[in-house]
Amino acid sequence: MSPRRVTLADVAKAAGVSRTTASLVLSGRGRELRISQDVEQRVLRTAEELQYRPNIVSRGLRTGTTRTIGFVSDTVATSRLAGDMIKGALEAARDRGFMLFIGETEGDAELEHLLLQAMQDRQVDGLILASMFTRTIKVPKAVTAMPAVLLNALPKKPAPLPAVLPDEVEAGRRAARVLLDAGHRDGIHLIGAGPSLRDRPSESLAAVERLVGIREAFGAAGVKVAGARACPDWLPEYGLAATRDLLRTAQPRALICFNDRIAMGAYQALDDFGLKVPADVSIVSFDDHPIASWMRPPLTTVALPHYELGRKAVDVLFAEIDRDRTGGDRVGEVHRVAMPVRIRESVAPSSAVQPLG
Amino acid sequence: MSPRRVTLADVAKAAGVSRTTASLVLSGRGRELRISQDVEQRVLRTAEELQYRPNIVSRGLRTGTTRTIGFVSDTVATSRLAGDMIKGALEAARDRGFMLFIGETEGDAELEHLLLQAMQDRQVDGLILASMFTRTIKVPKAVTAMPAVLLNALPKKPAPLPAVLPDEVEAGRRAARVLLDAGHRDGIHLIGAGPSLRDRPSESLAAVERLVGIREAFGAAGVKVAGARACPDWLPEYGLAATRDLLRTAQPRALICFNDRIAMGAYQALDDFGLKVPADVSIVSFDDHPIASWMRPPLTTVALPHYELGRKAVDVLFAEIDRDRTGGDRVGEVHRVAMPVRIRESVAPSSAVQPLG
DNA sequence: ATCGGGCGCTAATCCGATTTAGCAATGGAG
DNA sequence: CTCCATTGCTAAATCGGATTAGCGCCCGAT
Repeated sequence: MSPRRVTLADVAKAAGVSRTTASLVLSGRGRELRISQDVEQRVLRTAEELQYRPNIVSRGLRTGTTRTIGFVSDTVATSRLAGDMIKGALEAARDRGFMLFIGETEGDAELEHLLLQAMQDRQVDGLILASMFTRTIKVPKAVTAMPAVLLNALPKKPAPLPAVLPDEVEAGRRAARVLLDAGHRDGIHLIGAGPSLRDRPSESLAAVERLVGIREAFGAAGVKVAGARACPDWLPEYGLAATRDLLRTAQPRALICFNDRIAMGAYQALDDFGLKVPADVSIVSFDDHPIASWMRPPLTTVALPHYELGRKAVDVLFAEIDRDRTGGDRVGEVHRVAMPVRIRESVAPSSAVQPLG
Repeated sequence: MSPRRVTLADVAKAAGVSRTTASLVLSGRGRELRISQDVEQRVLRTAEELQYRPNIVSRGLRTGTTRTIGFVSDTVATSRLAGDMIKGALEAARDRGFMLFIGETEGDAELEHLLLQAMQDRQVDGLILASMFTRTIKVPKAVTAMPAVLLNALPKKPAPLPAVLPDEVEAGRRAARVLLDAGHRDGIHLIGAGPSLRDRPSESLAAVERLVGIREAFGAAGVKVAGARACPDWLPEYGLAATRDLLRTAQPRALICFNDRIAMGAYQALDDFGLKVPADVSIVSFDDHPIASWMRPPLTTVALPHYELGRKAVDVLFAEIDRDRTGGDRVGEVHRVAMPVRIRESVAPSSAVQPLG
C-alpha cells in the first residue's frame, strides 16, 4: 500500500555510514562519542532529506519506553466536565511528545483489569487513574507496579500513589466568602448537603470538603447558617424539591447550592414561588457546569478546574516516571488544584435589615 | 522496578519447547502446523500458569499491526456531545481488542500534522478524523496513505474516504413530523436558520440538511412555514434575541429550533412574553443536549446519535483496514446514522382553529 | 536395504531501533 | 622503530515476538 517508511538503515546507507553512527548522531550523542562534524552534518542532512522519523514501536521494544501514557477513568471521557480534564492531560502530554491512550471502565472492576492489562501490553510509560466524581477508589494492584497518578480520587487504602484533586475545602470557603463579601449574614441556606457532615450523597468527598470549607469561613466571620437540606443525588429535580421544601417554611436570603445542577433546580423552585434571583435570593454554587453561564441570571459558581487538573496530573505523572527511572522512593503526595470563583449575576448585595438581637 | 514480564521465551523454556512451537500454539496455528495435542496442552497450561501476555509492542514491530487506532478531532474530546462519540468509538474498539489514541488539533493544521505524524510513528492501524460540528474538512494528505474514516465530516475535495454522519435530512423531516402529528399546520416558525438555505451559520452543514428535511416534510403535507429567523451562531443568546424579535410581530403556535441551545433562548423569550410551553407554543429542537431533559418543560428534540456515530466510525474503519489488507479498492461511501426523536413535553396538540380558507 | 514422504518440532532470520564492545588508523612518546 | 592513546567509526547483540525454511525420525513402498 503505502511506500515503505524510511528507516534508520536507509539514512545510514544514504549517508554512507553505519546504523550505529546514524543512531548516535540522531540521538544527539554524536558529540560525546566523538563523531566528526563532517559525518554529523552529513547524517543530519540525509535524515532531513529523506524525511526520516524514528519508529517509536521499535524504539519502544528496545528501550521499554513508548512515550505513551494511559488515561483510565470510570466514565470520565463521556462527560463534558471531564472532557476538559482529558484536554488538559492531552495538551500537557503533547508538550512532551507523549500520546494518551484513553480507556473507560464504567466502574466495572473486570473491565478495569482488562484495560490496565491492555495498556501494559502496550508498554505505557505511566498511568493516570481518573474518577468522574471526587471520591476514594480501590487501587488495582497492577497499578502499583508502575508510575501512576490518581486524578480526582484518593486511594481507599493508604497507598504510595500521588493524587491530584480540586481544592474543595478552599472552594467551600470561597463560596461562603462570596456571600459574606456581598454583606449576607442571615437567611443563608445550604442546598445539597448539610447541616451535618453526614448529610450528603454517599461517596461524595466533595460534599464533605465543601461543607467543611463553608462552615469554616462562616465560623470565622461569626455567621451562622440558617439551615441546610441534603439531597440524595445532586440533580436538578432534587434541588427543585429541596428548595421548594425550604420555601414552604422559610424565607431564605441566600443559597449555597452544592453544584450547578442543584442550583438549576433551585432557580426553578424560586421561580415557582415568584422569587427573583438575585433580588430576593442570592445564589452561589459549585462546578461551573456549562449551563451555569446560560442560566438566567448567569450563575456565580466556584469552578472545577478540569483542564488544570488534567494538566497537573500529567505533570505529576512525569515526576513519578522520573522518580521511577532514577530509583527514588514513592511518596504519595496529594496535590490540590485551586478552584476559581466565577463571578456572574446570581449574587446581589444584601439589603436585609439586620435583626436587632 | 517491577518484576520483569513473562516472555514467550520463558513460556517456551518452562514448557520444554522452542519459542517457535510456543508461538505457534499460542497464536492458534498449532493445529494446522501439526503440533501434537500433548505439546499444545503443555504450552497452553504453562502460559496460563506463568500468566503470559504477549508484548504488543514487540508484535507490532514484527507484524506492523499494533491493535491501535488514532482518533483525531478538531476539539471533539472536550465537548460533552463529543464525549459520547469517543465513548462509542472506545467501546467498539475495545470489543475487538483495540485501543484508542486520542488527539486534538484545535483546528490548527500544523498541530494536526504533528499529531498525525506522532500517530504514524506509533504505527496505528487506522485513523478516525472527527469534527465537532458536522462540516466539510480539508483532508491532510498523510491520511490518504492509510485506512481512515471521516467522522461527522465530509471531505472538502472529493476523496476516496468513507465518512460517517448523522442523518440530518431525515432529522429535519422527523422534527417537522412531530409538529404535523400533533396537528400543527399554522404559525410554525423556524429559529436558527432559514427561510432560505443560505440563511444559516457559515460552515454549518447541519443547518442546510435540517432545513431541507423540514421543508420536504412540510411540503409533502401541504403545510407552509410561517417564517424563519437565522442566527449567526447557535447559542442561547441568539435564540433569545431571534425569538423576542419574532414575538414582537407574530404569534407563533410552534417553533422548530435548530438546536437545543437556541431552544433554551427561545424558552426564555417566551417566558418574557408570558407565553407557556407547550400550551401556547410547542417547541421541537435538535441535538438532545444534556440540558434538554433538564429544561422545564423537558424539551422534545431530535437527538444527535453521538455514541452510535462513534461506534459506526470504528466499524467502518475496521472494514477499511480489512480492505487495505486484502488490497481492495477504496470507495469512500457516506454512512448516515439515524437521529432518534426524543419525545418529551414541549409539544402539545394544536388547538388552533383551522382557518376557513 | 533404500527411498520417499508425512509428521512433529526447531534453528535462524526478521522487524527497526539502541547500546556495548571493540577495531583500524593516526600521532606522539620513548 | 615500537608501543600506547586517542580518535572516529562499526560489528554485533539485544528487545520479544512472528515466520520461513528445514531437520530428524519413523513408516511403508520398492
